[in-house]
Amino acid sequence: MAAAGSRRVPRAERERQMLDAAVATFARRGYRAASMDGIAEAAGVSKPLVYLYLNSKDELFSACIRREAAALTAAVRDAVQDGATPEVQLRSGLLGFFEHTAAHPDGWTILYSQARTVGEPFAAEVAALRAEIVDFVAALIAAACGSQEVAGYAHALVGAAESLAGWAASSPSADRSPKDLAATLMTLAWSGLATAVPPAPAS
Amino acid sequence: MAAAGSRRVPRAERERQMLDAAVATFARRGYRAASMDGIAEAAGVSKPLVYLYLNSKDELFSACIRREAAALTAAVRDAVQDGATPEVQLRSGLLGFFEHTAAHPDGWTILYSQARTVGEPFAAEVAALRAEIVDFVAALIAAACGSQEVAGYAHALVGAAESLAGWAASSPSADRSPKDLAATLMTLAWSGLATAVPPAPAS
Amino acid sequence: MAAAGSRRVPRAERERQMLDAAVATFARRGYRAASMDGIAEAAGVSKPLVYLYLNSKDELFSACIRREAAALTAAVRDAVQDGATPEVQLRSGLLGFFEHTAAHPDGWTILYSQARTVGEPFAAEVAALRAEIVDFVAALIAAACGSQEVAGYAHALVGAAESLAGWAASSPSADRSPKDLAATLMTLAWSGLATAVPPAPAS
Amino acid sequence: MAAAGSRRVPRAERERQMLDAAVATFARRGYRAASMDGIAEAAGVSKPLVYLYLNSKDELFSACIRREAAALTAAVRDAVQDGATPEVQLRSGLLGFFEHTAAHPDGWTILYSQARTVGEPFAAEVAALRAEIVDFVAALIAAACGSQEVAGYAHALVGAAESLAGWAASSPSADRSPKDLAATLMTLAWSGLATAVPPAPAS
DNA sequence: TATGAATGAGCTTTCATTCAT
DNA sequence: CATGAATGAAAGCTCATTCAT
Repeated sequence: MAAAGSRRVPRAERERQMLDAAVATFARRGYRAASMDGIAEAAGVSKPLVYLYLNSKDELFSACIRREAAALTAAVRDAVQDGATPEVQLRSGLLGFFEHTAAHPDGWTILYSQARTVGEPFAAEVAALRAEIVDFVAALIAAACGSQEVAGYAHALVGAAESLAGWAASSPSADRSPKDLAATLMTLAWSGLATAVPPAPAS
Repeated sequence: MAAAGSRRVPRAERERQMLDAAVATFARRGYRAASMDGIAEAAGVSKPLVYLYLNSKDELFSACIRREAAALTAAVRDAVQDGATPEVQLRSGLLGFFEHTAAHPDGWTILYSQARTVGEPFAAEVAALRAEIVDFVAALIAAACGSQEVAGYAHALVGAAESLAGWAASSPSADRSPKDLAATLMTLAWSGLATAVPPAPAS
Repeated sequence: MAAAGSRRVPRAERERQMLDAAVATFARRGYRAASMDGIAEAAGVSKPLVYLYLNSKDELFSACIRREAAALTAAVRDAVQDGATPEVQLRSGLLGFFEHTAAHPDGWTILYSQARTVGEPFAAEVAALRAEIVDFVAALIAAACGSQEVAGYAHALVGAAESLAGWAASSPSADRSPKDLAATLMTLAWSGLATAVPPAPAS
Repeated sequence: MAAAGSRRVPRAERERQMLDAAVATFARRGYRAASMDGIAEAAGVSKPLVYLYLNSKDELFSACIRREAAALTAAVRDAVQDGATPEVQLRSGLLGFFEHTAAHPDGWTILYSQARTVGEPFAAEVAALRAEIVDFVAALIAAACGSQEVAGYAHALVGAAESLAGWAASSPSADRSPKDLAATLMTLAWSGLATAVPPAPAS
């Protein structure tokens, strides 16, 4: 598991190696059960070096969360087609989400499962990220349907997406490609919402 | 905090006290961060007694999971009206789910957040419970719509329900009563599914 | 070194054993260089037991200081003859001091050498003890001589006593008994060298 | 805090910077608590350079002790007026001692407090220095009084001087100038309290 | 002359777990 | 039925020290 650690690596790269190892370890064992010894070994360095660069277990975990959160939001943001209709934006955003979580399962595990259970500093960080996503989805729904009572639908949609991402990760198969997942969720949601929240007055 | 532990309590009662304390502690601190000292103190008994009755931290946590899982499934099962249409069954099942999770937030936290992150023996236990629920939902969808491609929809629905339960727990307000949550989800899902998966021709 | 630790000792006695071992270890190695492992071994118990009873290295050291300070002040207080003249009180107090420091060199080392160098919580504790003694001596001098400018003399006397105690401890010999030390210091202080050691005849 | 470390400083100058930083750090934190990192940073150089010049923490501390001890003995020696009477020599030596310790409190702390508590190599070094001073004082007393039983008085005098130096350092005020301290101690020692502070009524 | 990169060893502290009563 | 006394093992963190440049 330990990377064939070539000696004398510049700091930036070493830090990346350490974060990679930490994300993998935290994802597999959880925050508390993961040991700094284990992370250092997985990174192919000695423990003091991890402390020299990342300061503490808390800060290391926080750095992992921030990196993975930034990567996930960037992936979704990049996937969304800016000028498109809300429906297309939501579909492409979901596609980006499913593609990123499939490509980075450890990062997704940290954000979705681990960070929420550790306690305040981290749970709040991740809750804020999730709230941002929920708000984004809510805005898309509101734009499409002209209703204000969309918070519940947004929360439901986000939860459904999380569940599907976990499903695909737990037992990957051909018909659970990101594209399929996005299609399933769009079908379920968009047609449901169309009936549920009838378009504004004009109709 | 410690329950007014009167001496000489019969075993069944003591075990219930311990499980109550353990569920609360595990929910608030997580499996690893919860200490047997803390649980014993919260239960109002000495630590060796916890070991005498529950044998180990692992078994104690497992007992918590089994008790809370049984309570949750019983609540849902009792809520479902047996002879009704799939739609009514699903709606009443969701109502039971939301009512139980709102009434037992610690139990829900253990099942949904903590048990999944601890590692193998427990994650599998909870995954089995969840799979059962997903299958139940899938069966209802299939019964209603006559399609076989329902696994994705079932996973999405369950995830949406989990998300709504967490939403209600995190910031309770008037318009997030179990009944409202169930209505929101039924609206989103059932109308969506109606369009997505057209009813079998015969019906 | 480890006491032949009979198993299952009541808490009060174990705590005394631990404090004995800690005082000896702190005196010989200093606060920082002393390890909790070493102290536990010297006490004939395992390290967790030391933490269970004394909580932390800081609190352990603090408990040592308090015990030794109390013992020293009690020894001096008991030695002083209450109704006597200031001179007799000072002489008997010094005798008590020299006897106690000679009988408990480790305690004296902790108070005089170690506690002052560790840093604020402890240095202040010991400084307060010393100030008390200085004030007591100052009061005796003032009572005997009717002067107010006695603080300097009191500090000098206390420092002289500390030095003599260290001298006796570092190289004990027959003519450095507590009684001799007290006599030397009383002579110096009460009569001055000029009187005590009459100048050589020729001069 | 870090000296404005201009590059390419000659070795002697750099070593002085390092010793200055080390003396200050050792005085404030103690030998064990002071870290080589902290000393290097305080000196404005990198840690390897400290090792290149001073070899190890032990040697660095030893160099500090030797420098400060040499400075103190030089200050006292220079203050003593060579041809004068023992009494004048002692008074001027004390004046030099109090002036030097007041001017170099960190150096004094290292010699008086820290070096004695660290353990053998250093304690012995400082003990030798102190023995030298005690012998010098003893010789003066013997020369003045013609007695051989002066070791106790010399130890008492040195301890009194140390105490007064610490008193002046801990709470400096107008009437604790080096000159005042020397006067107080000379009065006490040379005439004794009885003579120095004549009883109130009779006078 | 001077430093960024790196580590072996040791420290304090905590925890699950077990006897003896 | 119930507990005070006790510990092996491991975790987070720090430090003196070195090497390659």
